[in-house]
Amino acid sequence: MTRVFALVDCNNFYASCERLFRPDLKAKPIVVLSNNDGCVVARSAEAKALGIKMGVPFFQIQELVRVHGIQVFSSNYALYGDMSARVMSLLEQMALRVEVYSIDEAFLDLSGVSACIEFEAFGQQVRSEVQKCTGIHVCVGIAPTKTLAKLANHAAKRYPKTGGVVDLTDHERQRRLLAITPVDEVWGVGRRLAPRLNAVGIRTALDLADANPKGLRQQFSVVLERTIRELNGISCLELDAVPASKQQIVCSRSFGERVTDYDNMHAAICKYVERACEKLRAQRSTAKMLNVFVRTNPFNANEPYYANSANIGLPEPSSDTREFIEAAVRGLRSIWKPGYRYMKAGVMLSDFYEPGNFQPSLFEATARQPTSEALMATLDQINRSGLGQVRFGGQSRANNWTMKRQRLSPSYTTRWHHLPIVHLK
DNA sequence: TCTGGGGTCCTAGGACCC
DNA sequence: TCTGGGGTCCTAGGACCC
Repeated sequence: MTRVFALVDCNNFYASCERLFRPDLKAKPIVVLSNNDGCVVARSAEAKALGIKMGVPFFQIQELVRVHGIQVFSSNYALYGDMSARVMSLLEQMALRVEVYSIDEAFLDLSGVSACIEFEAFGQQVRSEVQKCTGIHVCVGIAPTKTLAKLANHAAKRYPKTGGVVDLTDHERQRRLLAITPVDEVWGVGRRLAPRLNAVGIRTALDLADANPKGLRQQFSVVLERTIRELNGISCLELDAVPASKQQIVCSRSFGERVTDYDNMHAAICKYVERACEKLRAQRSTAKMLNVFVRTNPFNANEPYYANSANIGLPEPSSDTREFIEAAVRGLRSIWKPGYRYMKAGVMLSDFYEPGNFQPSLFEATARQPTSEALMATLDQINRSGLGQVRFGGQSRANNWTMKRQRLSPSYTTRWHHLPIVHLK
């Protein structure tokens, strides 16, 4: 049986989420900013039409914002994460196998579906169901490989005539779309690869599809070879319905204001460790290595630059926040230098083991407290319940290191006291 | 003044082993 | 004159993704 994938992608996802609970913003330009209100990470159609580019620093568009009355929001991940979960659960009801690829897109396995329903009709069904139940608009691309499904999805978004669904299972249709697609729009071809491909005469996706896969593997990499095969309808990238557990967990942030004193840094690091350990326990894993890093602003040539990191290994794998906080503080002390204006810091966990799957050294006695697991489980349960928060002591030492989020919308769907209120006339 | 955060995979090169 | 060959593991760096 031939393989068929659908890529379902939400349109202007963050901006659409913000508009869901603000009907007064219909047809108004909206942008959403990255952490610390740094740069633009999402735009509504109206904002795109004003020429606002993805990733542009916010301070550079202040004038446009003023002139056109653009609505500006800080990132509200509580809202986007919850809306995403709602969309994904609908998709899981409509397809047997679903890979949640990112917060706003998912691959569906449609192999065998054509026996029951036309692909085009299926795509329209997905669109109307998601729109009806969540208010989010999606586009659907359907093709025999993931890479082609991505391109089909782009086409569905770009050309309104498609009705938001493109069925690219037909070979001739694939070739026609590839011919009008610049090679840098192909999934897997980024800003480094594109100029190098152009230099050897490969300008469109079709040029790439018709290139010699073995030859380009020599010149570039095995990754590009796979892309070429995928463009020709030969599926090389499988659907991963069960997310693989992560091999590293990072928690890092830029600060809202530069951090200059140790207590603030200490508090921030403790917070990051806490979050990283929560993620670790959520995937039921344990880690043996922690990395802690600090850095000043690398962009500013007018002040001294300092960046450093420390690796701390635990005697044996753990998921106990207390052990990692102790390790992180030791690491931080070893790299902390006073007198700098720190911009960013973070922690990284790695060297994972499944619980109980570690062979300890013969001479190192295990000193794990038997209460550790139960304590952490209780902690996670309380913090997830929404009834309250239990935190570790290290953070209370100082509190002016947090993110800048001056334009944050309410958590409409995840906090009782943020519930939207409807006034009936 | 102001420039996100969190991941993955692949490759090359060095250390080391027999 | 001639100075092996094959393998693993680890790390750093580069590329990509959203």
